[in-house]
Amino acid sequence: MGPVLGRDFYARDAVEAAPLLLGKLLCRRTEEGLAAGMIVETEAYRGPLDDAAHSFGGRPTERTRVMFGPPGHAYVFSIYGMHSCLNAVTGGEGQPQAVLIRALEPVEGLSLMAARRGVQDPRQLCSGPGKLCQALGVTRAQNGLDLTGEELFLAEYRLFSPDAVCVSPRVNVDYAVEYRDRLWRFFLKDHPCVSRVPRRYAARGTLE
DNA sequence: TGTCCGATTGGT
DNA sequence: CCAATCGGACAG
Repeated sequence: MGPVLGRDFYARDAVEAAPLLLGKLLCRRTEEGLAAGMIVETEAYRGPLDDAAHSFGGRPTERTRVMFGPPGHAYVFSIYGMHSCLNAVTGGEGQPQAVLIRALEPVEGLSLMAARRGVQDPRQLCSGPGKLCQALGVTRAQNGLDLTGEELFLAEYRLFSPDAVCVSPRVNVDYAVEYRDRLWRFFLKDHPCVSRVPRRYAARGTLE
């Protein structure tokens, strides 16, 4: 594992940070042990103007207040009454942006993940935002955690060329109008742990 | 206080 | 395709 990402990494636009997070190692330390996985899929949520984002409109609420704080903290929310989703807060203070971590390739603590998930297949351990939170033991109790701390942090791990990165519209944001079709989902091409293959996507290198 | 619903998942 | 299951956002 390379150096742990510092505060300055997160102090940038979510759309810039999201693809940079691919290949980073997400690490979770608990009493049960260490569990970690390489990030293979992310989505950017850009803030007040992004009508798919929880921070749309720019007013903090009970749920979203950590997004309005300094970057490099965990924004964890619960969804459908039974799953959690983990974001890394990005942007400057007062800029309520975040990157949703959508899928990992399990790297460390596979048996711990399997016990938490109740499945064995490595491809089923972290191939979705709710799955990876369950595998890592992340719940709303970790909302607001400093990602430069010891319990939950990111570290340098692998580098990928732009050719290996694909983009697509974000998943399940049909409620959004203006920003629904933005290509703000980023994932590693042909990686078996990506949550699901979208209908429309492109290699990022072909767009730029 | 009451109602509505989701940045998901797993099973039909 | 559909149900599970509940905290929070928001209307009143």
